[in-house]
Amino acid sequence: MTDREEISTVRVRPLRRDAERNRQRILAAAAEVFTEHGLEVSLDEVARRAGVGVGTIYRRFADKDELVETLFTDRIDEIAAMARRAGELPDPWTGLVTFLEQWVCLLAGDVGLRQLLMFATYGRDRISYARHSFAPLVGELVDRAKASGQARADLAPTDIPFIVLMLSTAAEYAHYSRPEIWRRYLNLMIDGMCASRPGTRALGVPALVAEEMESTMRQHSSRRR
Amino acid sequence: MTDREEISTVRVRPLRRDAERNRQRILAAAAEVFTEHGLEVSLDEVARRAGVGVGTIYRRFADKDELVETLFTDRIDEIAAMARRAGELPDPWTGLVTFLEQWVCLLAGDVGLRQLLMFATYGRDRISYARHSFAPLVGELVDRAKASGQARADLAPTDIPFIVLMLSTAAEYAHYSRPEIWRRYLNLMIDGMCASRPGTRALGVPALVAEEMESTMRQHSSRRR
Amino acid sequence: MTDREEISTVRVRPLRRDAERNRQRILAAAAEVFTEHGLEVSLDEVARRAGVGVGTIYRRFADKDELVETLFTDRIDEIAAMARRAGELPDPWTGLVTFLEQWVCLLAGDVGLRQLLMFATYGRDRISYARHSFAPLVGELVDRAKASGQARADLAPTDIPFIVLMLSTAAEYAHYSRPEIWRRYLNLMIDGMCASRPGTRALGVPALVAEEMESTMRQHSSRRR
Amino acid sequence: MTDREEISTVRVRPLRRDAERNRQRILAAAAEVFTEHGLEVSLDEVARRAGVGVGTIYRRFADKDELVETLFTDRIDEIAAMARRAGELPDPWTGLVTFLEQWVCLLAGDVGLRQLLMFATYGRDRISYARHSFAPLVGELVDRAKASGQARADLAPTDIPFIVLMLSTAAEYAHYSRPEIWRRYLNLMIDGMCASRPGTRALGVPALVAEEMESTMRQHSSRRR
DNA sequence: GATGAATGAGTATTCATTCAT
DNA sequence: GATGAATGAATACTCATTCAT
Repeated sequence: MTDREEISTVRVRPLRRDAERNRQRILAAAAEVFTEHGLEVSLDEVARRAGVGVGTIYRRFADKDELVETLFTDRIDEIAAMARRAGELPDPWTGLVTFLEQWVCLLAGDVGLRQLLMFATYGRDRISYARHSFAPLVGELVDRAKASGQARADLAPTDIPFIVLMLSTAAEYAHYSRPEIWRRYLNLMIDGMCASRPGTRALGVPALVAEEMESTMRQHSSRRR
Repeated sequence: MTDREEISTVRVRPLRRDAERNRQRILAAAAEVFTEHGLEVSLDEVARRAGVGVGTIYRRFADKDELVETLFTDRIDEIAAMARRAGELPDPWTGLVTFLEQWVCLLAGDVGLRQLLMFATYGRDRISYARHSFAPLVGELVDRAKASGQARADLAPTDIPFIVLMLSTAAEYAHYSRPEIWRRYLNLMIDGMCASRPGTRALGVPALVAEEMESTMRQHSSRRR
Repeated sequence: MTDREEISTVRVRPLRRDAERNRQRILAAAAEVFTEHGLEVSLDEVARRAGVGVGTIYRRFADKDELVETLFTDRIDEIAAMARRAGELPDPWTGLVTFLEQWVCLLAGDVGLRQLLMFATYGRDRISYARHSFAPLVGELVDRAKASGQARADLAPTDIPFIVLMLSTAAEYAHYSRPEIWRRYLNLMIDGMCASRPGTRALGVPALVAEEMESTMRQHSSRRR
Repeated sequence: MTDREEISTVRVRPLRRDAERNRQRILAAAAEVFTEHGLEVSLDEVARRAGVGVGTIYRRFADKDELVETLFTDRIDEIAAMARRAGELPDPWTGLVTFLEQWVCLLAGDVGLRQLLMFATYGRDRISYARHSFAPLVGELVDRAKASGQARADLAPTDIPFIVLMLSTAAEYAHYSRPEIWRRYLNLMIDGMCASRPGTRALGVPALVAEEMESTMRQHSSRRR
């Protein structure tokens, strides 16, 4: 087993202490600039901020995509954690709404994470994998809210990421003028999501099923760069 | 008055036949790639697709911005026209909803047009002017729908472009898998927008006033993604 | 004898009236912009100002060089005329000084003409020919001034164009701040040029002879563009 | 303190051996072409001659201006050094004349350096600073020569750069035919500059004061030839 | 292991010149 | 004869990625 294989598949030995420190520095610097300025920031800039040479980045990460992937896998895992915690709230509707809010909150102002979710150009398999991880959790939140009669019956699990995407777009758009504006539209959405009241419109188009959502995310790969 | 004369303010005579053909080829090629892949596509690529030299593009258009401008001014004017027609519908609510639907429909799948509306980076005066032109029209549609008691009282004119932005984001996202999915969320939104029914939530954050919307659009100028 | 030959060698028939008018317009426009902004101005710009198509310029002039050549041949002829008139002044020294002053005056502020004299890049044979035409006249002015005992004995005819070049350089340099400054250095030069007084230094390096001056002018051809 | 450290203000460690070698190659290639052909030579051409990729130039120098700056700062500093040394010569007149000669000698045949002094277009702060640095030194040389009664009373400090400009123009002009011809005109000038003798002409136009000289240099910024 | 030097294709834009209309 | 449309090589500068030190 060569050193390369360790890197690209599963590492068996832990990194040397200094190597690990550099890896963390890189991740921290990348997190900072990608969050603030988006994924177009050059790796030279990331290296500069991390206080390492750009070669060091390439030693730890095969390419820019892998760095992005690694970086955001954690954040996507964090989304799953939020979903889990929301699922433990006693009231199903509160759980769903809380999760929605927290997710958008995470994306609002995280330019890089939004780009990653919108444009699968960056990041690859592991992102896809991480995205999988919370899909069932979201499904559960939605199902519970529907079962309790609080969410409208035609709400689907895949609606949630779409709604988050939409709200975070509004957030980014108003980032410098009214960063909280997305809450206005979250409330609007929630009014639309809650159980049928007289006059509620049919949603018309069926939601995507999980597999479609998956492939939709992938199809953005051909864009950009 | 021909279409050509409208576009170039100083030109008095129509272009020569071959020049006009090339101009149309350029516009067609640009429309295609900007619509499909966004405004980052290079002019070399546009020229290649149009089957002309890049210099030919620069003969007809001062720079990339002007090409973009020329290409999209019509589409933005079309939005104003849609708003006007919607305002003439007998039912105010139908007018508002119809306009929303048409606007999103125009943006769905037009990557370039969305970028142009989101990022003032591209395009210049005429685009900016065109953007202005429909703001009051939208205001009227909203006001009428509220006056008729059909739209919720706290809906604001600037909510409309935000909603369109959000829906078109969903549309773009699902462009290759379910291009019509935005209609689902349009219906959801409409349910949220209609007049208060028992249990309606306050929107919490106030909407942007027109001037804020204006400056918000401008603040994206430095981005370019 | 083809039409081409007429153009490139000696035209036998006069131009049609309208063609001649266009030719004059082109020359006038070119004179204006080359004088004001130098020879880098594009032919499109010249054509625009002349109110003709750029193709018309190429119909009358083989290329940019020929236009420049034609344009400045006249001005160089004008220098010869000035030399002739100066030669008719009763006092030889006054004649020489007057000529110097007029020549510099012509060049000061004529950016194009200076470029042409400094950088033989532009313009070709006919310029060279025109330059020839006044060399003997200048020689005579210098000789007379020396013969009268007013100019220093080691002053040479080829010193004059060098002095003019130098003074016009000063003129161009101070064009926007003190356009007349060259007169200051003209006076300084004249003090240096006048007949030996006690303490006059030998000039050390011999002046160029006429043929050297000729080839010097040509050697600038390899520069620029 | 190495030469390298002087040049790049932030760099603490010397460049790697290979990098330094390339840097020197770039500087050598640039020096050669800028000196011979002027500052319009493209960086692609410089890179080609240096045997490196154009990116390598941009790794060492932020842009073309910085390369030019780096290249010519030393030469401009050398002028100040020459002025200083000339000021230490016992005879004031000899000091002034020596300085004049050395300065022109430096510029003669260095097309790039002349452009840099004539057109503030190229180079930036450090060049501008360097230009400043020798103005007072020149002033002193002139003042001493006047005080000693050797230079004419109406000679001004700003006359010196003008004279240098003029002489170096002559030098450049005769570069390939008689590169030393400028010495002839230097001697002529010196005869004009020395203290009034019977019949000396008034200079007529007042010299520029230091501030005017300054702004004159700046006004060439928009040219670029 | 770490560094940062080197690469070169890619971007928007200009202009002398040719040639179809 | 006149027009102006078309061309494309050239310019300064960027950045993901590779590889010598």
